[in-house]
Amino acid sequence: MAPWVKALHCTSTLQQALKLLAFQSRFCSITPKKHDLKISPNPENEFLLENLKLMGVDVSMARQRQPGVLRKNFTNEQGLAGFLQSKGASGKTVASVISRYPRAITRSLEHLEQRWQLWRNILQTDEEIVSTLDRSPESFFRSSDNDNIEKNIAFLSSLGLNSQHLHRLLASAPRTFSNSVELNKHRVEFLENICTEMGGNDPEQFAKDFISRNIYILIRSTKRVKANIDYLKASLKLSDSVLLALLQGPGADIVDVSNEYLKNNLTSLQQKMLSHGCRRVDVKNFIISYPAVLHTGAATLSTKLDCLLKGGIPLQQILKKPKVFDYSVQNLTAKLQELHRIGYDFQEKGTGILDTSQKRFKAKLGKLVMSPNK
DNA sequence: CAAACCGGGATCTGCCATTTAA
DNA sequence: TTAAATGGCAGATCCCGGTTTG
Repeated sequence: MAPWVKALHCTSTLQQALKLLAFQSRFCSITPKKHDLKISPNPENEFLLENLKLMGVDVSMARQRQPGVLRKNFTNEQGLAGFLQSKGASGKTVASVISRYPRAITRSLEHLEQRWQLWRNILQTDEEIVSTLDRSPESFFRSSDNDNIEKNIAFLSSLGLNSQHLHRLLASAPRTFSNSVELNKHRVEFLENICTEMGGNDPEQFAKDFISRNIYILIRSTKRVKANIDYLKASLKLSDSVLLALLQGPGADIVDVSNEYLKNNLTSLQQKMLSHGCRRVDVKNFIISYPAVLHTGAATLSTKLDCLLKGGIPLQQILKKPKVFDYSVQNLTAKLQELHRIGYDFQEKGTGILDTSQKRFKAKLGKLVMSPNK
């Protein structure tokens, strides 16, 4: 539909009427004919553009993301800016938020106030909300449905998640709360079904445990999670009970990586271990004991393993203390160098010393130097 | 007492496609 | 028809220290 026709439909104010006139006089010297109207795009709101530029908004970024917003006649950028600044946000934050999620300027003050209160039910301070929103404006502004947020809070609470859980959820995975409550319910049911299908007897508890262990789970598609679970089960030949325990425990957060990534990491680790003389069952047991290892990309993991082997630690010993994989190659290299210098014997003393914070490591090292036989 | 266990903090958003609403 | 709302995707660990155990 041509813009002026549309305008006629909704012309109810003087401003719009004036805009229409300006538009027509710019593009149409005579009464326009149908066929040449189709090519005229809705113009952007020049006044709005100026306003945004003055606020420091990256207009071209905004245009690229949500072009429609820049064509709107009525927006609330000033209200939004005033509101956010009253909550402690800087002008820079406001500009950045609008640049990244322009639709934010279409929200009314009442709406913003209401939403803020909902978030404040969960996050304790305005600063926390500001920093979350600055990190992910989309999570805060994408939905205009405040009722839905309330329903989500009620729903998540009904699962037995307490205020600390909700806090972690909103601070770390804010998108959970802009999901429609139906989607969240669907995803929780999906988790409960997984439990039931695998012979678990308390699906509600399972879902709750799962969510508190993996706060990102509700922003993952069930398709992805299902594919990962199926893949783990098939490739490691896991029994239902082992898989269930894994998912309810330390394996909860490996299911949300992308399918390809999981597959790559697992096959590459398997290959590497097999090439070092491990059996398939060793690979399986290792992954069960420390599923987080699959979070590490194939290349990084391989480098890390080589670094440990080169440091003179037998593979069997490495596998017994998988937590060392938690640390970066740099961290491990530095520790290995120090230990090498004092002639530390891993065969005899194990690798536990690598799995500590810098502070504890230094303390331990100091004691070793003082009394080397300890 | 030291080692082992365990969980939390940081950060995990920003883009695209499809569906729905106006 | 346009814009809004919503769902889904790829991306790719490391470190610390409180508490429990031995």
